[in-house]
Amino acid sequence: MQLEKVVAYHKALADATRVRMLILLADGELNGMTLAERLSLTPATITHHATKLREAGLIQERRDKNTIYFSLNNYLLHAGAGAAEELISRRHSHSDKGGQEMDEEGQKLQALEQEAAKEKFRASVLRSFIDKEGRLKSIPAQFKKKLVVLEHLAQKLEPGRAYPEKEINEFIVQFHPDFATLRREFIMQQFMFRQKEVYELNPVEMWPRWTQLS
Amino acid sequence: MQLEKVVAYHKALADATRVRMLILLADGELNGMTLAERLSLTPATITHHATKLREAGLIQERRDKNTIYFSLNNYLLHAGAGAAEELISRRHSHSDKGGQEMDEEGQKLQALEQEAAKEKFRASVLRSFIDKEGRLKSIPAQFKKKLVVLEHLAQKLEPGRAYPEKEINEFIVQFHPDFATLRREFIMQQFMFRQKEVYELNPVEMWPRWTQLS
DNA sequence: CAACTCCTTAGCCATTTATCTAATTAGATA
DNA sequence: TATCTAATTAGATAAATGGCTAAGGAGTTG
Repeated sequence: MQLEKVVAYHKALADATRVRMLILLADGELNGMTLAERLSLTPATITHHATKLREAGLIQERRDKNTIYFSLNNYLLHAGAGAAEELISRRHSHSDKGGQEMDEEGQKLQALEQEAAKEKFRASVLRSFIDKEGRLKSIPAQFKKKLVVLEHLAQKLEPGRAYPEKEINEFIVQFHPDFATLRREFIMQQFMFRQKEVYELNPVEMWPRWTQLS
Repeated sequence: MQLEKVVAYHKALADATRVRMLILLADGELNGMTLAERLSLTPATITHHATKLREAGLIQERRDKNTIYFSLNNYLLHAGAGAAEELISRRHSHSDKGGQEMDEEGQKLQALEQEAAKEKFRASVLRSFIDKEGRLKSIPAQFKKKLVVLEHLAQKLEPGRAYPEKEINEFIVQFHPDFATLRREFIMQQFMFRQKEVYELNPVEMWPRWTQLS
């Protein structure tokens, strides 16, 4: 029952304090004490909320000496690579004409949630199509899901390296027997290009962005 | 502080019972008693949750004699007009090979949330750019927001009716003084077409779909 | 190892909330 | 009008949750 996970995710965002934390983190990582100050809460309370955000996969943390820095989950920030990223990430210009467009905060939230939704879709598709051994259970029929899976596999290839057809086939067979179809898909969907008999990964910028489909 | 609204929205989805209700409703409208039975809860409890879902704008209701039918918010269903709609709406084929693709439930949720996210974006943009009198405060610079606003205005025009340039100008001026720019945008963004000096609304299918932009 | 810093855990309290039962309202129908 | 049906409201209760304080790590630095 992955209903649980959905509910858990929304529970994580169903508290003003936690959302405020995310908004603060959208400007860059912060340590616990700072968060506590900014929100006028005790460090204990921050820990409490950080735990929930972490469980929902929304934040990450790293330790530097005694200090623990919290930040938004990397995937949420980099997965989209879309316009949303601009909104969320690192902007320090808090000076505007203070008029209408004042709800920058809302925009960030917007973006945050869009990213989270995408990531959840991605996770859900991979859960459905990839088994524990990492093998592809089947090739998704739905276009968007297919892209998710292809992207997933493409990420395992070395950028810049030239793969002879034989190697590509071997690579694919690790995950699915139908190497011919998948190899063709890699080309058709622009994950790779082919020169003579040699395959090479396209730069990530050329990969299709399933996040932009309905 | 529209943080409140965001939190309220997530609170609405932060309960398993409510999410189950939405899943049930995704197959079509249901009345309170039926929901109560299906979920093994009392009618009172259904009312309780329905109230929250309604406040979050996720469901609608209509009355027929003594019975009140709940359904997913129309906008959520029709706004997208995208693939998401397929997923959500009315599917009665619950027979599959029961294997991997078993989490249809998850897919619906997925879709639901995507739609809700879009609608929230739309609402947020309109809140920013439309004043209480319904006038346009300014023309959004961001493309996606601009589309939202144009769509909003275009909806107020009569489909199939031919508007002489003079009338279009008058129409637009009701909302914003810069009728020239907006009129041009309507054409450029394919909301309308022009024959000679006469403007007419394009069929909705031709309108741009901002929901598909990152 | 002693002292310091930052974070987490444990335990407590107040508030919110999911659910129920029982009483009430809204509307249809006889 | 009396009665029936479906939904809502009121009130109670138990559970979950946000916040605090105080004590306990974990890791650094003298």
